[in-house]
Amino acid sequence: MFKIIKKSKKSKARLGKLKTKHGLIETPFFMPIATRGSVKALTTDDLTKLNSQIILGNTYHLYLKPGLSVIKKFKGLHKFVNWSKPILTDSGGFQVFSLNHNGMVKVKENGVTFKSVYDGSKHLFTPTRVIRMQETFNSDIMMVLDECVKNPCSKDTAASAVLKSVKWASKCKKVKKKNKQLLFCIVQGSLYKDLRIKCAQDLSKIGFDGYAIGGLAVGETVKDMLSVLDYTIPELPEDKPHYLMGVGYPKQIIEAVKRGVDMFDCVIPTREARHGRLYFGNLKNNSTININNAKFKNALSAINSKSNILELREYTKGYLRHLFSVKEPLALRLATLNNIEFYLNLMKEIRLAIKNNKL
RNA sequence: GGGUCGGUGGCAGAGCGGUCAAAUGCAUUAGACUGUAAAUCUAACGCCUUACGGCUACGUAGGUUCGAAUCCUACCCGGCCCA
Repeated sequence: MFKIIKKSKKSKARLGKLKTKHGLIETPFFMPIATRGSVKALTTDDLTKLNSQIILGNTYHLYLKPGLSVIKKFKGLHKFVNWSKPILTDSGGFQVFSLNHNGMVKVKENGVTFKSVYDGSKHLFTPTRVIRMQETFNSDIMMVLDECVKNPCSKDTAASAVLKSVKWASKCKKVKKKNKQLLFCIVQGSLYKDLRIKCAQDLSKIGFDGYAIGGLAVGETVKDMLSVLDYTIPELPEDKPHYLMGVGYPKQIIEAVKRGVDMFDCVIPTREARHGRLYFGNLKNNSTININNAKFKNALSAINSKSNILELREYTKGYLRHLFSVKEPLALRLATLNNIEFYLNLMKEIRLAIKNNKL
């Protein structure tokens, strides 16, 4: 399922191939986020042109809307969203906890109850249910249900979340159908070294197709985040993919790859695109601009002269700024195309750098 | 010509004697965004000053008052109605 092709001589970075139902993915890779079945502002054809290897969907949102019965009619997410390459679905654990605006989330032994953000209706997510849902989605990679704690978080709370997350992960594995869908677990433990290590070891003993590290990039310093990677990843099976959930900025991705991370997802490129922040450059030299800034009002230069996307080479920055200023939907599409292209190129360069022992 | 209503900051539009450099929205100018309820959120936004503070302002000119965007008078401008 996962094959390491090359290990960097310079760091713990690895180059690999992950085999899924819908094809091979070269690692390390980045997953554009299609929470509700769409990478906001893009079509799947756009994603194909951008060479996206995989996209990420979310159980929480897709379960609430359109609902499982619809996805079932379409025989899975792939047909529903018109994407034939791999899809990873998050379990919804993170959303249940992060969308807990009115304290309606209750963690129980067997799962977690919460109120829908759409209509306030009550729901229960259990390890079994979350797996069944993702089986209905027929996603290539399923995530286990985990309990996410806030940052900062007391050690007792973190310890109890770890205990529950491991137990739920084990249950997820047990109830999972014997099919070709991959199941990834999630290491929790906040910023407590012993908890992270224990969690990683316990999950490793159970055995999963891949290992995610969750509960990071939630307000801790980058230094703390990297330090968690430093002591957690060595406890995970080396021959399985490592996935750092929700991260991050280009620099953070690069640092994480050097520590042995193979997979990433993050809303940054898409969300910031919609807010006018554009990413440019390459692995070694990159920067951002805020296209809304007055200085771009008369900018005659192309949005991105080095882009492989025709529109980004032909439309100007001044025009893009105008589209943002008058709230034309085209602005979102152009900016998102630009940022996803940047992120996917970054990953491509990272792979090349590992191959050449330059990272 | 007569009557009537009104003229407020870039725009729209509150305020109708003090707590008003003046609500609110838009525009403008910046910033934030990390397993997406996010085309969202935050801040600044008369002039001078890092700030304290000072100065000039609610059509124009006078006046009443301790104090006026708010009251009075004249004038200018606009809408509507009548001739």
